[in-house]
Amino acid sequence: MIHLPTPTAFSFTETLRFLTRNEKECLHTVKGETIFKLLEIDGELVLFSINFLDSSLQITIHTPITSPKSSPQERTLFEFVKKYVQNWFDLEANLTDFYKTAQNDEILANLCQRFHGLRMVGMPDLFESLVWSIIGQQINLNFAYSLKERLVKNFGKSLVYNDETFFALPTPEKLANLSLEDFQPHQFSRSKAQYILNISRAFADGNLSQRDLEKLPFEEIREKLVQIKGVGNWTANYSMMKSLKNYDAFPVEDVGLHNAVKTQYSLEGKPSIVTLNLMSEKWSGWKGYATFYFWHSLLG
DNA sequence: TACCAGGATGTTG
DNA sequence: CAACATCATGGT
Repeated sequence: MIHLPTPTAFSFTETLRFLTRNEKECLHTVKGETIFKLLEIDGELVLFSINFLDSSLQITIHTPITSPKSSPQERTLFEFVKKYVQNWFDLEANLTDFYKTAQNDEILANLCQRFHGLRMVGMPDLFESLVWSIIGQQINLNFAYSLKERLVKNFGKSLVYNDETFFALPTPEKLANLSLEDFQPHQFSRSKAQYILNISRAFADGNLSQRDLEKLPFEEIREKLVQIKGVGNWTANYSMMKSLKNYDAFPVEDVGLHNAVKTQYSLEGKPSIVTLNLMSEKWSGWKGYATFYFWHSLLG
């Protein structure tokens, strides 16, 4: 059991609400108040679950640990999982600072009150956020979840535990060795399939790595990402906010954001990119976080 | 039926 | 450089 204290401003309820927003989600499972996640780490499957108790996240690893008890290897795995959850639920962000910034904008401040303690539910794995955002390009979320489900269940590894099957994201290496034809029966457009192959090969070949990327300043990261065919401004910023802790990354082209802003500000129509860029100046430093809060408002 | 979905790219004028 | 077509399907 791993014990992970949470900061004062942390809402497990809102986190769960986000995690259960779509029934087709297959990269994590929520059973009651318990979250299950399967990861493939260095070729090995690791299943763990998370509970919230006494202001702490309690993490339990369910797959057998091959290394001896209290060995360095075991400690490394524990540290990895702990770090993963810390990143996933963004426990280290300074929410107070975000809330202070939000005071510049009455509407956003209101959302901050409604969702107090909501931290960005991210994707600790950059490859995952890139794959997911490419899948999500241009199509509605429901269809995007269908495509993701097919990708994961057809090409990813799985594990059965207590009569339940859990799924892990296919590795870059696995996807890199596929061809366009492998995607066709699953109703990926050719371009979408090609884009996924592009990033998979970039990761598999070592041309792109999260470790190298996260050392770079904001604009250099964005430029590196946009160089990959299939990754535009929206995708790059989405991944930067969800995986690289760039809280000011701003996917201004996002249709969900447009709809949320239209509703929250009671606008006649959806805001233009120019308008939205102007509006976002009030959220400066936290544009990505503001975006996440606006998305959350779409859940009702 | 037409139009829009958590866009990006290639082509055309 | 801006406007437009294309993608592949589900929802409204």
